[in-house]
Amino acid sequence: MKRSSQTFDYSQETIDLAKFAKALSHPARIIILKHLSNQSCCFTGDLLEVLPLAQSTISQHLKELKEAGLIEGEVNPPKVKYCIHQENWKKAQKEFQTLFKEDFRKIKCC
Amino acid sequence: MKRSSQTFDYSQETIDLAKFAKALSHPARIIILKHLSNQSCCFTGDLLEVLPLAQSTISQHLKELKEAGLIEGEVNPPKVKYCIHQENWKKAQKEFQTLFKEDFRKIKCC
DNA sequence: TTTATTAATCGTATATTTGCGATGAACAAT
DNA sequence: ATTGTTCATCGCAAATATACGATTAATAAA
Repeated sequence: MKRSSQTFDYSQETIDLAKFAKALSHPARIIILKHLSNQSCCFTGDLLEVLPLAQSTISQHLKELKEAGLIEGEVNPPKVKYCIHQENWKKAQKEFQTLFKEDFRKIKCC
Repeated sequence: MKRSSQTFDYSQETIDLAKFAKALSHPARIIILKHLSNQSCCFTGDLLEVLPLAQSTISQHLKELKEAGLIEGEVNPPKVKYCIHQENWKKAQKEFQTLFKEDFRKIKCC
């Protein structure tokens, strides 16, 4: 598969936004983020009661959220405490805001 | 592949948000949406100058955005005019806002 | 030292996404 | 009727995502 779009020069903002959106693109990960938003913090195990998924699957979702920068984990064996990565969370919030606020209604159409 | 999470009872809001996020999860689609936001409307062909992708690929991305409800196309053969689906666009905006506004900072952590 | 607890990672299977060229459909212009 | 324009769809290949069980790693408790 040729991947021309991956070498194309998308702006960093566009890449970041797509990355954040991808992290939010699965219901389980939204549940996790909502849970963290409400609870402030939680352990991986707590999520086993919230989601109908295997431990390994939840761990994978957490990894993706971590790689997207939306959460961070504090290792405290044998537990790991996760919470929202506040700085990046605000960054994501701002980038989504920017996308949606563009006033396309300047010129009426359709 | 077992897909337990797909039969699980996620809330409609969660499903909708994940769907919108998935639509936004590719840089090309973000470019398209930004273009539509600024231009109000455009034809498929216009995007060929904006994106380094084949016509068929762009058409596919447009289809996904349409299926996610974020854009709509007015067929006017041989051209098709695309624009933001304002109602759903606002709905998406609101749902992202809701996600991010949850004040997880109530309890300080990490 | 052995056992229990917690969570990450590995290996594997399947589904979905992304991309392209080729083709087809709809209409305008000739 | 033929040709040109525009765009969607089909068929394929490759990459990525999703899910699970099994295993491993790190530590506490016994």
